[in-house]
Amino acid sequence: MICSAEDLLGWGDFPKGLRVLLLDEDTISAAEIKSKLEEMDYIVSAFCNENEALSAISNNPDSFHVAIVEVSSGNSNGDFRFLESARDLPTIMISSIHCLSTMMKCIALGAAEFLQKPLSEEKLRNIWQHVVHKISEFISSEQAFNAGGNALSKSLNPLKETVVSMLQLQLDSGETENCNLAEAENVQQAHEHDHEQSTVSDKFPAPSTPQLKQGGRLLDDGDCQDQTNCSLEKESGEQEGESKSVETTCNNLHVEVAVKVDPSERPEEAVIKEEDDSADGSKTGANISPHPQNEDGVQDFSVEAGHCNTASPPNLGGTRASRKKRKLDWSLELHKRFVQAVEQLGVHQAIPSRILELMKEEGLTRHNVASHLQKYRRHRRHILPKEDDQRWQHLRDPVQRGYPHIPVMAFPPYHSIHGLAIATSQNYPVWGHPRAHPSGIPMWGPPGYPAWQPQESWLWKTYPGMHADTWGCHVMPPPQGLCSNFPQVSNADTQIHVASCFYRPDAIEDCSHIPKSSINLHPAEEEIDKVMKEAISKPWLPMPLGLKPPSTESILSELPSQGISNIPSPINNHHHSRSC
DNA sequence: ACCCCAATAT
DNA sequence: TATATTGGGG
Repeated sequence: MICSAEDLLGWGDFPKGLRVLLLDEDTISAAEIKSKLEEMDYIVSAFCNENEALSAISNNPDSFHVAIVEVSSGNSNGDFRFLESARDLPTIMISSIHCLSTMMKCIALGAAEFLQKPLSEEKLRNIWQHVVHKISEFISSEQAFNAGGNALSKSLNPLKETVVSMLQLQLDSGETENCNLAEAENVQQAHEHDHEQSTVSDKFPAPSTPQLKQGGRLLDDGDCQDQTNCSLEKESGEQEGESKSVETTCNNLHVEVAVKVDPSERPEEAVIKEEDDSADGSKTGANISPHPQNEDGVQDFSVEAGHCNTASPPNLGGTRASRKKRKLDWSLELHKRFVQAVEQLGVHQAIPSRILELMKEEGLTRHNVASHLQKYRRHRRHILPKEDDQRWQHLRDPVQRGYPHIPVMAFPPYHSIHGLAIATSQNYPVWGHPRAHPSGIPMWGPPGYPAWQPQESWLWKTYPGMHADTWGCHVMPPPQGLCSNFPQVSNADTQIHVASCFYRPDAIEDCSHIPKSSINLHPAEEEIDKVMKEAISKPWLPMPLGLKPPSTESILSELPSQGISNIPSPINNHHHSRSC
């Protein structure tokens, strides 16, 4: 580690003296940033050449705490050598170009943040947070290794305090940007219930840009990978079978993971606990995301990755030789994402493997999903017919076990939790089951009934009078306190606009007229092109920008105007006749 | 190999 | 109670 917790503790005037590597090929820009940083008492080494920067690191890996790297337009070949090489160094990408995929790629490659130029003083000032965050991450994993890690977490408290006060100082110095407001809340919470259970990283998420948790592996199965270097392989490890070589035993670890990957995804959280005797003690409230309001895409995570006893001292009492499968807790968040995935896929494509792929939940197995899906369907089956028979009976496809066909749609993410939304638009039932989640929030409301206003009710606002069916989209207010550069979602207008491009190639230009209000990034046409290609090649994946394909109805109704009047009748096409 | 479902185990 | 697992069938 470049900088340890101890270093930080003894670092009286942190973050003064933080050593920053600056890489910007534009010498003017570099000089400018450098001088700004130096005004803040950072120690800056500026490079205008990637190779030099890299060799500076390799010569002395410990010479920098954080890196700021400019992505120039010339770099659009997608080559991020620095990012890939300097994995241990929290790296902030900066750029004056607005390119979504570049941004995503950087994040995927482990960038701590992606900032748009020009860089405000405040953004620059806050770079130290990434250092803290990195350390927190490190500590978290250390704790994991310490099975229980209570002793350790105690010793962490001073650090926590230090950081909290630092955060407050930052706030006190008069920042008003809403990201800071969000952070202020975090800090307050940190102060209010300061139970030592929580790890440091709970309280101090890195700023702004959504993060891809690197290396947070939560699946047991011999997964002792280096925490810092497995970034991109998202190959949703479905290592259900016991992994071959090393018979691993993961010991009573409380694994709690939330991974944030992509803008269309929501923060999620899975809690997997060993289902052993001692499990109950740590249960309370653990399943609720600590920051459901964290809509800027930054997701806290505290990963206590399972570890292998082959690598760690068996200092834990009662090593359990029988490695039973940990029980997956279908937390509300997780379930929401599950439902979202199912709905994105549509009824027909919603099969375990794809759902799994869509959910991108580390540690989740196909079995988990299948099991949950099974239950989901069963619930649906029992609840749907009532309401549906009346409406759709005459159109029902006998082959389909009684489900009306629902057009594939990319959004909304959460509406299925919202009983009202379901009842009004999709005829997807709420999975009726009056059970309350440990949080006290009923996970399944009675069918078609808005059992609860979700805590995250701001996420979805559904207007009962609105018939969103056609597009399967809902009106989504812009997330509050949005401070990342990540586009979150687009509103209905945008979706329709863009979606129309999908079936009217001649209208591509229209895509540039995306309403400004909807997203703060405006992907260039090439971007859209790329996105479309991917969308086409993998139709079951969600649209990256929250776009959605046009409904079949739209296409069918559009065909005649394209000179296609004779429409062969596809297998399920009678489903669609309903609204035309 | 995957999916689905029901039954059963934990 | 909820989830995992198993087993039969497609």
